[in-house]
Amino acid sequence: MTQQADPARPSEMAKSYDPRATEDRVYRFWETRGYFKPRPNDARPPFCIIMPPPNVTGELHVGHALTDTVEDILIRWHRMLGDPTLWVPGVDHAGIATQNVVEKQLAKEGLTRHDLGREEFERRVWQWVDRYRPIIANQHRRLGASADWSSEVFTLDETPQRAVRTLFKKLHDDGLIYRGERMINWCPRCRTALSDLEVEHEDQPGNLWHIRYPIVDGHDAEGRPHVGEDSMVVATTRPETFVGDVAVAVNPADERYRDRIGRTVLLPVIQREIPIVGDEATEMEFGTGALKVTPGHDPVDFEIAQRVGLPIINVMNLDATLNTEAGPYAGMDRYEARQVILRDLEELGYLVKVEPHDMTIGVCSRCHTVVEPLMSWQWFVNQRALAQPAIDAVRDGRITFVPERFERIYLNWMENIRDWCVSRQLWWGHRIPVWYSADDDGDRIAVTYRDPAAGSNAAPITGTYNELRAQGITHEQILAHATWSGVEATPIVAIETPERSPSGGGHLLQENDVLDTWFSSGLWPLSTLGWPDDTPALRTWYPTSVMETGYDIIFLWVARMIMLGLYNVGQIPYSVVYLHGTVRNEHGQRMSKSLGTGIDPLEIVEQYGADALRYTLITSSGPGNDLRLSEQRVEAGRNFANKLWNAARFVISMIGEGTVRLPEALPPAGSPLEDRWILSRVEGLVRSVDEQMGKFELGEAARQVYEFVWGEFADWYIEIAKVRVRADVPSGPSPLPVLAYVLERCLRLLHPVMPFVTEEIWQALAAKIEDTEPEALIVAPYPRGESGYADAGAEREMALIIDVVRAVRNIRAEKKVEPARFIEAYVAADGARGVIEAGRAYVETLARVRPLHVVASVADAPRNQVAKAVLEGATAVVPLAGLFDLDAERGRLSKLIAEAEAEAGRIAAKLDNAGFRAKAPAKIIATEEERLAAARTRLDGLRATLDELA
RNA sequence: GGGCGAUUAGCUCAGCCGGCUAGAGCGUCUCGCUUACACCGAGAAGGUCGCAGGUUCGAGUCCUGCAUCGCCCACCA
Repeated sequence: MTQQADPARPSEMAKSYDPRATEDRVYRFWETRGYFKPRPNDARPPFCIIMPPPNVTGELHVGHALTDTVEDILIRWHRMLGDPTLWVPGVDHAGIATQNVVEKQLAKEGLTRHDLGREEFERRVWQWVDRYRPIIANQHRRLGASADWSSEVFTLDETPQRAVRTLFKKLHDDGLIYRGERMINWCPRCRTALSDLEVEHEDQPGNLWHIRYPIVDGHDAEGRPHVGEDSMVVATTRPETFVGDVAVAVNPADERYRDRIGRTVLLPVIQREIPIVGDEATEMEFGTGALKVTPGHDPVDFEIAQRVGLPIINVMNLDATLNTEAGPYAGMDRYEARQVILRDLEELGYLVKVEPHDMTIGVCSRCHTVVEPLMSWQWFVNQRALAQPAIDAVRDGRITFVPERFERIYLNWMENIRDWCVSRQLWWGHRIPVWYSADDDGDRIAVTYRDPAAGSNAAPITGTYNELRAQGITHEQILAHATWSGVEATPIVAIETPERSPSGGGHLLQENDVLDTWFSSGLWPLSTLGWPDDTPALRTWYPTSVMETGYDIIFLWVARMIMLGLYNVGQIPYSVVYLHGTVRNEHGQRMSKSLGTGIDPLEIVEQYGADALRYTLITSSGPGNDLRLSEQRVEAGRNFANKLWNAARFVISMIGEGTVRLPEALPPAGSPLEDRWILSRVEGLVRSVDEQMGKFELGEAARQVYEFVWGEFADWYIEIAKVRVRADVPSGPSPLPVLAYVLERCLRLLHPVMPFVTEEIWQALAAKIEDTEPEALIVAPYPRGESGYADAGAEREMALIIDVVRAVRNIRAEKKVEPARFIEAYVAADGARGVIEAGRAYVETLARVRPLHVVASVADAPRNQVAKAVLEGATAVVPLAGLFDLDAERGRLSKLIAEAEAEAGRIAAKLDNAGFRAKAPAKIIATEEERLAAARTRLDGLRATLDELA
């Protein structure tokens, strides 16, 4: 690659890192070079992540940025480890959510989807999709996501469509999907059934109304009931449903009501006679102990009705207005009806009491409308049969969760799983692959036909298919302008859209409903890789490696992928489920567009750079925990990128026009202490990062690199290197190879977290290094700790030099020595004289000491008007002359002595404890003994110093 | 009603198998434009790790109970 043609190589390094001048260019460099595509490597296991597909509903929010960050870190890490690595991006059609946003858009034009008709409406939604898909993909790119864009999938693409139909057919053939009339959650605003998981529960203050139902004491000649004084009082939170009551239930064990079981009551207003029944589900302590049974609108009541054998009355229309069963209340909205009914009951003397009662109500997770439980014909998937293998897979450890605790949550849900209502009365989504034959079942298909010429207010024509045809309405007109229900007809289930029914008829009506979005999502690890076809991709990448997503969709998504993966191909979809938390804003609020509490990730990228955002997201919290995104932290991330940039700028400018050769072998024993030290430290860092990454402790790994780069490499090694390259220092080996080597290691370690700045620097640095192996950092091997540079002795010795520098600096600051002024100092270090002597030049420069006297013992240093710092292995003595303040020095020493005494006392107490000596590991005891000795030495030194002051 | 998580410096959080003299960033204070970086450097102050018990030689870390906040699950109308 030539220098001019290389889009990733900056011509010169600016004074500070500018993400805006870098990120797009570097991303294009990676993408055009094809680095995001998997590279074959037989020696390594494949690594694959299927990206959770964001909804096409709009732009990405910070939660997606967290997903991208975590996944991209894992992907980049594995790519650098040499694994064949694939990250599959995708987008979700998000049935109900997308339909809602497009309907909202239509509403602004004064239109409903019914004004457009199904086909035209779908066209509108596709326009929306076409607009947002590229926006979303571009946002991923801005965040640095190294996904293989050539493999991007949309949930309504051809293959996922076929996957959905294939699964549906298989479930149907196995008897695991069925059509039935069940009690479901109905959203009156979205006008569709919902699964249990799409209902959110909210606590709300409400009332418990006590209503009196008179007991029937006889009938007249025509059989009309007659009531007396006696009555039953029921307690309810939903008085408006009394029109649908079919019984009053009491607990059979309830002495108060036992003898009333078998009698009947008369519903006020409605004048319907209903029985008093006994059922154990009735709580004696609650309310009056008598329960009005409304099986059409309450799941508990429904079960009672099933047990006792009661009819079911549906009193509600699909828009939550009362229907004709409600008599005088027909046509009223449910809440309006509540008020009117309460007023009537009160006027008629049937309302006995009202008491406040808090309750939990279900609301639609998409629009927050109160959900209505009602009986409805829907398609259901039997979950029990699918659940067992999915339970086993987690129990036996084939699938593990990070963090572990989510395993129990998953299992608990799986073990109590209930059937899944999968049909949705929407227009946007995977249409259920079921057809009805009008030729064979024309009398059993109920059709509602809206004549487009008649205007939208005209009443629809209803009847069976055959009846409508008899009225001259054509099959094509029905297809275009009608809805139908084939609950009594025979379903024809097929993968390919059938042309004819089994009996040969050509008039087919496909099921109106679409499938729950999560039905196709549950197939995602399979359908993205080509299933139901047996593709090379499927064989290579399935089962995938890690499923990384938010813990909030364990049931909605993760559980279903596991069930369906095992059901379809008998294999788990992935072996690790890594769950991240919810991103909140600085005030701990959930991100919400409607509340205006959302944060646009691209605005942060624009201002601080993608690397800063990524670093912040990954270090702000641990796996599974929520995090608050604060701008200050992003700023810190930005500063870190800049720090790295400038450290690199220094190294590169030092190399100048020439090039440098990296150290090839262990540093020889004679090489400078600081070289052996930093090489040992970087080796330790590499090992630790490797370990943390392996445990999915990505944030901890990033923090460790940060600490190293800033606190050790920049603060100490670079500062020392400056001294070394200056002319006034005795000549020795150049620090350049070590500088370049350590920087290069850091860039590799950090690349998964901060890909842009590291690649940009690396390209510049690589040009200065002889025999650079890979052509880009993104594909450079990730360090794993095999350099052999570990050197505990060097680390100990260097720690002493750092201690001495710090001690002198501390004294200088406390005594207010002018920063620029050089002062004389002594270091007494009997055993470590050589070490200090070797580091003399660094201590002198870094602590601004000149001259530095290295002596054997404190006795060889001045005693009067000096400040002393007693360190482990050395004592620093700083003569202060005019700056010396006896009282202040006494105070300073007394405080240090007190601290040292406390510490020595604590350790001594521990060591004196017989139990500790008997039971603690020898290594710990030895450490404690060393620490005690050190503390005592320090204490002695400090005491002696104080005594001398007297 | 059941379960889970959080509670550590003024703020936001680390502290992963118990050995800590409890860390970081931001903020605060005192200095300093020293030719990589003021998106910086040097130094400092600041915490009885929510409360109460317990296990242990040793507990921020494990156990029990409680409190506060948050979340999830759940058919008491």
